[in-house]
Amino acid sequence: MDVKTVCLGMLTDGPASGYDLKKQFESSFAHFFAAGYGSIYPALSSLSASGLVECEEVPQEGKPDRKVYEITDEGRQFLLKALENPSPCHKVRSEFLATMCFAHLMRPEDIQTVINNRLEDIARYQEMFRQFESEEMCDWPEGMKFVLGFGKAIAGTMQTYINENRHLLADEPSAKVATGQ
Amino acid sequence: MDVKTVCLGMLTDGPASGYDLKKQFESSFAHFFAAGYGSIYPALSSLSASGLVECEEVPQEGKPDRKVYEITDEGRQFLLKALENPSPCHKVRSEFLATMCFAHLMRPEDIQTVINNRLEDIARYQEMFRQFESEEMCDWPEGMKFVLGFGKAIAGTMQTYINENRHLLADEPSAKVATGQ
DNA sequence: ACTTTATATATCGAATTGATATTATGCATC
DNA sequence: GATGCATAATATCAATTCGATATATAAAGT
Repeated sequence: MDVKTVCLGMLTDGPASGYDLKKQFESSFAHFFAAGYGSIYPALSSLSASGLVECEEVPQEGKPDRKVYEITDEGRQFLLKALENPSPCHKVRSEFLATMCFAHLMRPEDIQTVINNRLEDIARYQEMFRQFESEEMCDWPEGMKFVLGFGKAIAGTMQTYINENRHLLADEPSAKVATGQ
Repeated sequence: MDVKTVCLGMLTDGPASGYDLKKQFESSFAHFFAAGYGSIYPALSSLSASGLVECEEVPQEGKPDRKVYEITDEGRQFLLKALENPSPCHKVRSEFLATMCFAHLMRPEDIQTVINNRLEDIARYQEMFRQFESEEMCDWPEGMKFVLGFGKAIAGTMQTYINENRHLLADEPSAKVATGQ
């Protein structure tokens, strides 16, 4: 399941441009599948070349033509086949955790900064989840609700874990001594 | 913080070969920063070319020479600079969640299979975390313990969330009707 | 006897990232 | 009335990373 396939999936919801898809990658998909223009536009070109989507160019004034893509029957078939993969993976690439692995090489104040920034990032996601819940979520398919709930649950756990364990990393010597005996 | 920098960090623990580092990427780092030979060997070559590590070739019988890399003072300085990034990112790329977004296009039995496989994967991680806790963890730096605890907490949340919400995706029609009235 | 696992390196095409470029409108702000 | 920023929209490119494959041997399990 690469960017191409996810774009194809998004297009089952109706025709859209690369720009439209990017907005979806930045909002509802952001917490588990981010993609930039450098992935999206080549993906759409390739899908178009394989006949899995069709492109209609809509002229506009002042702006570049809008290229609106629509999934074809062949594209739908291809997507269904792709969804049959019984073991889709779930990968994390965390520079944050990698940094924390080497916390013993860092200055305590820098550790604190990194942690605070991470907490802010998490808070931003939580705000987003809250917004989704209050607005548009009613007409989303169940799968989408499941995925959003998943993200929300993980964000909550990360927040709690970091708050409850940050002292392990940035222990003032006094605290260490006090706990030691 | 790319693969190069993480390799450099791992080498602060003592000299090691690419093969050794790969084992670490497969065990204690697997849940948040996986890397394959295709990334590790070029990373070590590049680090060597920049003088951030030094390479000693150790001849062996039957097997290729072991190339043991050791971090240099310049490498240590470079690592400390890299660790000063105040906002290291934390990214997820989940083909599992992407698949679940399109669950309404899938057959219920396929959804079940995907979920069961994901739960097995999580269980494998949990087994790994348990092993780490019982064995070697005592002499790890605090940062490493923090990171392992983080992974364990996330795995637990994923497991619970999936078990408590899988019915949303694979509702037999009967259950739906029963709940509906 | 056969197959898998472990030791060890290396490479290559394909996919992805992150940054940058282009062009135009509209909306604040100074 | 000018300057700058956000939004709309596409596109490209170098650098990085992924996943698979190749090579070679020994040990250990079936």
